[in-house]
Amino acid sequence: MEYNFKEIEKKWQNYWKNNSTYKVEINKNKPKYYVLDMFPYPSGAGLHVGHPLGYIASDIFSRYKRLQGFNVLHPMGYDSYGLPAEQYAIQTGQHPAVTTGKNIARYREQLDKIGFCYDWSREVRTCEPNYYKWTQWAFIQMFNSYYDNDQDKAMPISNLILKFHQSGSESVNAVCSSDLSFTASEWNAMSEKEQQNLLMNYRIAYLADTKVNFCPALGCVLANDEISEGLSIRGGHPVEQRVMRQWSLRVSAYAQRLLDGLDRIDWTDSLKETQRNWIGRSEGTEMNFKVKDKLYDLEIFTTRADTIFGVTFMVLAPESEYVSKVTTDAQRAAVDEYLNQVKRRTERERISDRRVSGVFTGAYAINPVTEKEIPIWVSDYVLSGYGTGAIMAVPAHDSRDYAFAKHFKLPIIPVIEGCDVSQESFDAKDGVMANSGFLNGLKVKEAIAATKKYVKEKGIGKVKVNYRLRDAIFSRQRYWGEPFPVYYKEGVPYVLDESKLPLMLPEIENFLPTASGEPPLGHAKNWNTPEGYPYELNTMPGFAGSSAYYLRYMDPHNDEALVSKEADEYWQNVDLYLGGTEHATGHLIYSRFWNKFLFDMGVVCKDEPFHKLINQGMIQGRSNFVYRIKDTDTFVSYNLKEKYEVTPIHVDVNIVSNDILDIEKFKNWSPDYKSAEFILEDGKYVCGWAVEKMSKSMFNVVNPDDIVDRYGADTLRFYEMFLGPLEQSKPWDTNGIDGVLRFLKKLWGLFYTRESLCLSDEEPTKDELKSLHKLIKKVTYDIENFSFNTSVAAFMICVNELSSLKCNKKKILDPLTIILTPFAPHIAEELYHTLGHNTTVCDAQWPDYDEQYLKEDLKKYAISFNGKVKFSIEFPADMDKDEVEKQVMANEQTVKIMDGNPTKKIIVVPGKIVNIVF
RNA sequence: GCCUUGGUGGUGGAAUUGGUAGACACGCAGGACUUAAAAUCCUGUGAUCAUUGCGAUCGUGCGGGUUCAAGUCCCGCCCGAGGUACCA
Repeated sequence: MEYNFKEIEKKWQNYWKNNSTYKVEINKNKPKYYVLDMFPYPSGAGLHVGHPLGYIASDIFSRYKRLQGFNVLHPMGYDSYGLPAEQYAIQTGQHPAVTTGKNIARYREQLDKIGFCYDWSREVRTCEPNYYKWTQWAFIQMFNSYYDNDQDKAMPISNLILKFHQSGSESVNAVCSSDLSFTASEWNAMSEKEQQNLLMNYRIAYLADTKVNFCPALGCVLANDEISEGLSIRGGHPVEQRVMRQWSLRVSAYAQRLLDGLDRIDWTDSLKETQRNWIGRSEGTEMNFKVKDKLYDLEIFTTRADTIFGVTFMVLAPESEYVSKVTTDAQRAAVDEYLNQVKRRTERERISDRRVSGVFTGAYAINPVTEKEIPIWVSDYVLSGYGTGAIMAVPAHDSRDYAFAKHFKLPIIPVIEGCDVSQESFDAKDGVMANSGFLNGLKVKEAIAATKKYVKEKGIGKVKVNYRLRDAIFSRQRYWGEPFPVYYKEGVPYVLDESKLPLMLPEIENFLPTASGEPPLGHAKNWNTPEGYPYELNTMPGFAGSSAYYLRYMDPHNDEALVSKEADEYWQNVDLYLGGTEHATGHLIYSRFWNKFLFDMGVVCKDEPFHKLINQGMIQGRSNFVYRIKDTDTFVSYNLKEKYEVTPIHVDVNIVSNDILDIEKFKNWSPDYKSAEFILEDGKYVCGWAVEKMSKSMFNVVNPDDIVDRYGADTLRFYEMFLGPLEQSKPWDTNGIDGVLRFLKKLWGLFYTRESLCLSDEEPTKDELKSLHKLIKKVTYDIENFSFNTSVAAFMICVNELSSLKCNKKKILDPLTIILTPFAPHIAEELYHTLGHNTTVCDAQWPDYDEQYLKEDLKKYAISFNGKVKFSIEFPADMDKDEVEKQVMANEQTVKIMDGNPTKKIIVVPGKIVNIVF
């Protein structure tokens, strides 16, 4: 009987569906395990063969854990708000909800074919009101919270109001947008509006004028992680800087906790390092420099307080509020001209153009330590958002300051002994101080500490920790996103009462901004509260819906809470999270922040959402090329192309097999090639190839549906794992897949002869048991270590061995079938039933291996001379070192190789190798 | 520039603590079965030399080092991929 994957896969997919095999409920008698895939954005292109890689891996792990006796939560859903559907709506008038629905249906159809064990009853879609209700709910909680530094957690804003009422700002140690100081009576005298505006400085979700990345082509603000090299990731449009009134989330308040949390989670070092860099903690000093002839100070931030004697000028960011204050009348025109010039430049221009630019303000500052006068400049190499937006420039020891000083011919004073700054600055943080007054002779580290102490004592500054991590801008001038549960009363924002949620996204017909430049929601009719107060016109960004979806899966239909106490306490957090590295600085930061906030609220019991995280590598495409001889209609085969002048042309990989072109299909592929002619080698047209990104334009996209159709889902699953280590990027090459199908056929052949089933109840032999237990040991180890590719090889070896042993014993095939289940569930289920079981193999028990079957009686020793292996001998496994040595030395071949030379040394590694040095 | 990765046959890759490099597949070559093809099965397959057999030498990006022994450890380079970018 033949292995008929089509029939088998259909049969068991129906069985699993009809029996709700993958439905999971809280079961306190079993330990829980939560396996999560990063949910996809359902794009119009559907899945290609690269997408399921991580899903297959997590599916294997889920099934394995279930076989081990865990109650496994393994859900799936869709990140279904987003730009592409809306862009498509603008172009075609098709409502984003319609396109999104269609794309989801297509994704589901593709996913179902692969045989995943998702509990689809828990599916979430971020664009559905019963889901985004809880996104809006979380926003309201953030609006109603502030970050208390003393308690190091988010607290209700009502606490803060009470404190202000009683004792003003003095009793409060909270994270705040600006330095505020007021008394209780001042607070109590404020109008409602004034109080609300003041509270905005404290709220975790707050409204403020922010410098944003605005993309005119998309008509929308973008987050830093939605931009690459000054272009939007979606669409590649230029991005510019603008100041806009935006909602933001005070992620920066959590910077230290986000950093500390990394030490407690099981992520790769590389990913942790990326997040550490993104958070960018730096310990430094804030120092005040007096401005000459003025009553105020300039506040700067530096991590190199030790170089204070090397400061030769100051630089302000163009956006700094100090600029207009310090600029002298004589320099005002020049400064204004420079500011205009900077404003006009887009983000992209600033990145690509690294020329030094700047202007002198005419003002001087006074070095608080040396009392020397130094000029104050403005330049865009100083960032307004970092530190105080002002720096002390030490050209001798900072390459940016150095370039600036050279360009404007400003003095450079080295303050580290023996360094040469004639060609470049000396940035390294080591050496001994010189030219530095009381710091002379100290090492850099000591000097930093000494300066900090000095500055503190003299009251000219304070020790300060700075983070690069910024607050997340949370408004998007878009339609297809969560509406804010916010309305405005006399321009002051208020959040809706929780009972009014969800605030439903209204229907509109035109998805473009309004004539007055307002976001698309400006077109919505009656977009206001029943009392007539207008609702917020912006919507939330993509990361809003994806920041807590893992919690919703625990309790997806709960109408009373994001997640019930019971569900949260049972499922706790994600044990294993699988997804791409591209979310390192976006989703994976936002989620951690969001979760920590909910933890502070007491909504969730774990402060880190994802315990272990694995990044699957990207599947690259493998493109094929044909070579057209220039100015002709003739194509020349790969190995003959050097003789001609040729143009390589991408050809659809689906009409190429093992790099041999199907000429007929090629002629029909495009009308241009109808009359093409070919120069062949050995009667074949051989194509060239290259590894590139998998994309339509390269004609190298392989659809999993086609693979499932031709080879079956089990073969696809096995082959994706066989391609290489999960975490590594690797090209997809359909060519190797035959080997996997052959393996499954061979496995089938252990059960069936050509005509019929042939199983035996006989007791297995020693060799058969050894083969099986070797496999159980290897596969168990490999799955625990996410080394699925080597498991596949182990399966092949075992089946090859059992085939040559002609093994058809149930006692071997039964456990084999069970450990096969995670990888190839359909064939495993079929064979499991064939073996006489009538319940699903998913609920079988993972077999343990038994060391006694793995013991070897004989060990093969490699016999080497001066490190070079010459031959091998088998000895009993329990033979001791001395005996091995004796036997080896007595060996005829040894004597021959030694040729009478005296031995210097003999090393015997038990069970492995003998090395004779002479 | 910085951070993170990776570099092993024609290809994808294996080698868990330093212990016979190239497992397992693909591809290729030869053979069996077949009227023929497909499918299947068997044999060979790192390179060079030798080939009558034994073999010999070189081989894990490059150059050094540690060690009885290095793909694996240490030092210094080169190249590819991904991320990040004036973060003071």
